Amino acid sequence: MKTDFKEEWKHLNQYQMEAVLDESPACVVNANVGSGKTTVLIAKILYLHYEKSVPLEDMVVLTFTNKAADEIISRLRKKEPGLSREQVMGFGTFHSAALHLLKHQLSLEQTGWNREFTVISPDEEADLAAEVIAEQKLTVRYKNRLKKRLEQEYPGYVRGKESSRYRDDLFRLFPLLEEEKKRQNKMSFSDLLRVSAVLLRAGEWHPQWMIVDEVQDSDAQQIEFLEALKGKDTRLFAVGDPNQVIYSWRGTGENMFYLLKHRFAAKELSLPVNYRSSASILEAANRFLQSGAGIQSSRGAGGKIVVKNHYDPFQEAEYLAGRIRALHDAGRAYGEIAVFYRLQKQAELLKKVLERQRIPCEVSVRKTVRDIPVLNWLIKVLRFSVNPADGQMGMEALADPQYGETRTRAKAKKIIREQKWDNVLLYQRMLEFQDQEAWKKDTVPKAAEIFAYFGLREALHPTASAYQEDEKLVLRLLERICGYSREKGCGLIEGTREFVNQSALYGVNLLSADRDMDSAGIENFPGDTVKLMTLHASKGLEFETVFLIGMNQGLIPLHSQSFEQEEEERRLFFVGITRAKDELELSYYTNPGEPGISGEYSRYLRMLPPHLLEWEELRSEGEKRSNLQQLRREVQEQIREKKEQEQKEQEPQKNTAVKYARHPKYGAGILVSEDEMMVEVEFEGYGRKQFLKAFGEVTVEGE
DNA sequence: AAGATCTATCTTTTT
DNA sequence: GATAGATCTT
Repeated sequence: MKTDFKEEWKHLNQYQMEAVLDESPACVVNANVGSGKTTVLIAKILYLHYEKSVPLEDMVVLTFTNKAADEIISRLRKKEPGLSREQVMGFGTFHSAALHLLKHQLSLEQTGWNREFTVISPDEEADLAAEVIAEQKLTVRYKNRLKKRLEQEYPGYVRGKESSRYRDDLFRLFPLLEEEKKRQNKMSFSDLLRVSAVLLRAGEWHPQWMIVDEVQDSDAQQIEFLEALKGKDTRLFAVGDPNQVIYSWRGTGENMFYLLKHRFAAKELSLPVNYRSSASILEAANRFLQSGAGIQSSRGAGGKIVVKNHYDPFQEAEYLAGRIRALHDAGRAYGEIAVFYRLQKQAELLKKVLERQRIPCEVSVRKTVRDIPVLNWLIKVLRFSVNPADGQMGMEALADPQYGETRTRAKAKKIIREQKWDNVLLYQRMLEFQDQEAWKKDTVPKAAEIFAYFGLREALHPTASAYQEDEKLVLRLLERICGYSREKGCGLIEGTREFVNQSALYGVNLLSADRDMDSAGIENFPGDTVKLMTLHASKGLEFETVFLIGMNQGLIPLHSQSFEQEEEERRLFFVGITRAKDELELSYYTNPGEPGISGEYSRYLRMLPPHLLEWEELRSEGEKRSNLQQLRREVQEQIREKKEQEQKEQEPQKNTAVKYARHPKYGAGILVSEDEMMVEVEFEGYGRKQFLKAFGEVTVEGE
């Protein structure tokens, strides 16, 4: 099937066209905000594919986040519905591309890992490191910050630095940790990129084209991966915006856009025309542009930018509820309205008030299987089943305080070390999982069969109050794994292995179907709701109406200690206001009610051209005010209660050492909660029971 | 075991 | 520039 390109591309402007047609060995496109970056990327891929007959399989299309990868694939699929999964194998994040190469393209033989490896998250790597430290009796300082230290100091170690800045055993840990990861056949995120780069340099495989999105967000390791991926005839096409670097505090060094350009001696093109925002909004945004000649507008002036002053965050929220309702009544969809703020904690009050006023709204938070305890445990079980070398995982699956065998960590470790599996059904089933002949083939069982195989009914404790819900969640996840395996035609065991690896890299969004099959709509929240999010989370999105709240000195920009950070705050504000298509409203409060935040408005407001702004003071009438007072009390009470509850929920989890209790009739059980009066204990086969301490029937023991 | 000293965190969060 | 937490010192 051949697309008519004249028809297809007549909507591209000359700059976009030039980028699409460019065939330099390396080209970086400096894409201004809202300039049709993704459109160009898609057009480029289609152009190469249909006009230049480059098979999609010979392109590697790399993004920084999964969300971006999903969007590209789904937009491509809209143009080309017949797109198969195999064709877009090389499309994804740097990490998923590396994973794919290691699994299918490169030969791992000499690395110490083998093809059945599983991927571990930074948390899991830190856990493993802690084990190694304990076993080898290493002295490593600041163990509570181990995860961070591993991440921060590893590059120094690789570059051949002598020792850690704290003069401890951390640099001795690194090689030992690597040994252990090889022994357990597990790779960390950075291993994926590092090892695949090493193998790629040996020249085994190179694509015809490397296409990179949001290149300003990549880090040194990712640039290195690109260099390794590039063969003699590989061409590079990268798109990015140096003005939208808002994550450099995460370790992304200085402007990667120009670094990449320099490293690949790339030609630089630009996309100067913005198609999103009104001219007024763009004129404001231009004041905050840090590099480039300025954004060209393609739309009319639009209304002024409204600046509002509120008494405090509460009244601001009240006002927003009313304003949003009015907008909605005037025909604006809730989904086209967003409220941005600098700090996550500003969301709570806002959400409460909006909900109270019956405004449908959603706070942007990513929920994955890891946030749901029972699924987090199930993933551990599956990870060990699919990779029995992973003793760490096996131990954690057996030692979970809530699910399964609920043994102590020491006992679980012993079982695994001695491989004593008589009497431990779950352990036995995990070990034998890979030997199930039927599941090796392409026959995929029903979720219920796997449920029964692992004895999950017992493991989830049928008497527990959460059982119904847990069972449903577990079956749903198993169902998805079956579906995934079936679709791949690879049998359950291989399918499960791939699934757990993916879940380490993507997290699993439970609400959505398979990401490759139905990715439209994942990136946004479903339904017509007002979106509440941090400025950081707003990147890449657009809305007709944007409210940016808390424009107070000390909040926007947030108190920052260095010049670089101050620059980043400015870019963050730039990103925020350029999300708005038609209406932008900025507000601050005279009474922030938080120490460190002043009642003065942000100096950023003074940096905007005055003729674009419309200042409005808001005064509250007496009657409305008394109404407010009561609402305020109620909402504050609710928030306080919620906080207390959260604290309660967290406490037992923090207490990782499981406490056991003994009762003359019910035997040994697990301590659920305890206060001055009562103890609550969960007994196998009896469920949860509460006892008065005064009766003294129950004795609580340590480990 | 108390007291002194060092270190990171204030915020944002992806793979 | 204050504070919590870990570690070192005595």
